[in-house]
Amino acid sequence: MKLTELRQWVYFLEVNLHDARRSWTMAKPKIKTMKELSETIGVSRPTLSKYFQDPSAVRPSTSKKIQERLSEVDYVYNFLTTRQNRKSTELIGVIVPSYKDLFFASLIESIEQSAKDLGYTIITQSSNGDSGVEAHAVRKLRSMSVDGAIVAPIGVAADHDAFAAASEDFPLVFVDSRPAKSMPLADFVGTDNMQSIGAMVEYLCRIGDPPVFLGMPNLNANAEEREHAYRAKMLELNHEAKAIDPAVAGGSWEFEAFGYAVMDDCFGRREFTNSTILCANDRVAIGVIRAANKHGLFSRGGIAGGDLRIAGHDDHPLSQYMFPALTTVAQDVEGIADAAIQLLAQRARGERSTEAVEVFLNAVMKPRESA
Amino acid sequence: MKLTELRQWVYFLEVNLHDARRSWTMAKPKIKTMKELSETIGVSRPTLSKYFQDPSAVRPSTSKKIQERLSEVDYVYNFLTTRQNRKSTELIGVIVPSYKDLFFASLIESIEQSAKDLGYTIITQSSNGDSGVEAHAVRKLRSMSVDGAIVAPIGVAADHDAFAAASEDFPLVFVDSRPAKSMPLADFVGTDNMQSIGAMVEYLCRIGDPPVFLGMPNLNANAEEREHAYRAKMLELNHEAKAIDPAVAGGSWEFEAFGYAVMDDCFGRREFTNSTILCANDRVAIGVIRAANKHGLFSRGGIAGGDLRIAGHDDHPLSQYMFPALTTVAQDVEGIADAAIQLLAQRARGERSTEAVEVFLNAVMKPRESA
DNA sequence: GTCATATTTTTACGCGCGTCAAAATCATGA
DNA sequence: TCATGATTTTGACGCGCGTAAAAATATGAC
Repeated sequence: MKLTELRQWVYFLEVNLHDARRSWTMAKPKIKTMKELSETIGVSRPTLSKYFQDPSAVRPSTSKKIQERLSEVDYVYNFLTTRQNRKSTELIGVIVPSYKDLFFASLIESIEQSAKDLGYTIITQSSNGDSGVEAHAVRKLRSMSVDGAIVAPIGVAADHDAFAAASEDFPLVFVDSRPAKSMPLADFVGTDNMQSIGAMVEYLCRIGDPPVFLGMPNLNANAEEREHAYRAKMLELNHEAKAIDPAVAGGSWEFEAFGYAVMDDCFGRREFTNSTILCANDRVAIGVIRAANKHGLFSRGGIAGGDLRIAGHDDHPLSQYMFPALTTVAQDVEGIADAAIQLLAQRARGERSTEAVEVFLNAVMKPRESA
Repeated sequence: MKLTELRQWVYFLEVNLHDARRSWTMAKPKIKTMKELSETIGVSRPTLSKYFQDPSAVRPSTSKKIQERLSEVDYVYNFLTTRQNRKSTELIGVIVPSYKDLFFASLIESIEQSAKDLGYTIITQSSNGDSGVEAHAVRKLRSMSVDGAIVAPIGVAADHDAFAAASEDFPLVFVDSRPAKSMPLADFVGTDNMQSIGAMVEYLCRIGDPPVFLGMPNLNANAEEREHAYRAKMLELNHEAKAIDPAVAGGSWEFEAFGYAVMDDCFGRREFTNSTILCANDRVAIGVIRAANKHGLFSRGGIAGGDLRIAGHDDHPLSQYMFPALTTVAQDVEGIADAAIQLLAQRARGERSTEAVEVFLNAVMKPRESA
């Protein structure tokens, strides 16, 4: 009789005794370490170690045996120690400017999904729109030895050094907007603003008056890029571009409040009351719709029967519940998430060690009621 | 000359050489292990270890010296290994049913804030409204040796065993809603539905007709609790309670779609078109408002000038941007987050090892336009 | 039953850091 | 300047698991 078999027998007796003593509790016997587990199920610790990393790496009969015994006990491997010595932690960090933005929430959800498919665990952090917090989050990811990070950067005064240092430790891919200062080694995945804004401008011009543009607070690269895309398309279509000059300061991420404040002011002065307003994103547009409603600009049946039209960008999950339902362009959130994870996985596999790639995805028009 | 001093001198020379060689790069010299760091800044590794856990645990002059040298190099401690042997990982797990719900997003943000103040790091996971995923998330938290977990449980078919097993490993506090099967050792923090719904019902009755109730899909305990609270208050006020019977199945977390579908159907049959409708939460109410707008029920100036009134619960960040702005009760999200963290910290300090506590916070009325 | 090959078991070391005890050094006040 | 208590340094062990190498064993085709 082998030693492990003997141990197994001892375990069998012990468990029976244990069960006999506390048969009124349903709890499975709790096992804390892999060594203990190996004695329990009668297989060596190195074999167990292999099994946990890849069940197919051991003989099928062994795998089956482990699996069966495992279901009878309460053992969870120690994440911290297992990751300590592996070459890979299978951890991916995600940093977004805010959780309270359904666009980012959707993005996180998609990333988590794509990551799970490849066996990665996600560590999410919010930078709270603050470059200091963002830098701190990056450091934390470094300390956790993540295999890579996906970050939706804040644009202003970002801590470039923090990113540079991080990108020496693991691959970095930016999503949604590019960092102010470009990073030679970091990939990017996002929506092609020229395409998305272009499609929207074209649509708006085709259906009605050429739009004026209401930007978003200048907090990341999208702010400028989208305005630029608007101007380019207007030029192409031979229309005069016009951006609304925000009379209020827009330094925060509270986009709805921004849109509302700016347009409440304009509408109050009876400006732009029958314009077509293209907003840099849906959250701004939601604020604008609220302002328009407040000023009774949609009174004719609610739908954009009047002259005022409002359009957004992103296809925020609630934009279809606005009244009027917001016409917008939907970013390919799942596509962005998936591409980001794939790029990270590529780097992890050692492909592409130097060249950075930029992936631009198309957005699709969501014509609804507001324009 | 002490050994550490000698090493420090060697380091000094090396750094100078290093800098001289690559002075065109700004990067600080990168240091990977604490041992290397200790040689670099001329202090022993145990002292460094103490410093990182509590800078005040070493002599001020030493602390200052370490701090200064630290700023000249690029060192991030290894999170995984530091946590391996400490009694505490200072990690707190958070599980919510969905990221794409601004109530939970707000909750996470507040929790992160409160946690950061106490030096905790948050690991967030979404259960995606699925009990299997929820159980898996709980297991993951166990594997990561978190110091505690805050979970907003899904109610249906929750994996009670997973929670029971987890609660033997670390303290557990439920927020938002209590799990279907009560847990003897788990604390709870949430809004007092009797108070919040009570206040709303009273308000509605005082201002106009007594409300009918539109529930939320029965996905967690709040669904039943809020309806119960509604009925109790109506009874108290001597009004007949009436819950709208949803003609559509409501098994998903897409509350807006649910509210919209149910009421679009009703309004289409001209039912409840001039009722006061109290919704179990704001997301449902947002769907209802949309349906009402679609059917032109707010046509008189937009504001609830007609007879139809709609009220919600939670004070969802966007409810004030609805049209009409949604009358609701605001949950004390920060209070909930803070209480949850405090309870966890108490347990971590060893206070209260047996008795579970339940904390109920009050909500405050947010009368707006819709009712 | 035999032999070559595939797996598993033993044994032992390493990871980066926490922690402890003994020795060395430092700071402070009389 | 010396004694004394406070800190730091040295040296060593442990954490739970990854991993490598050699020995032992199992498998499967013949």
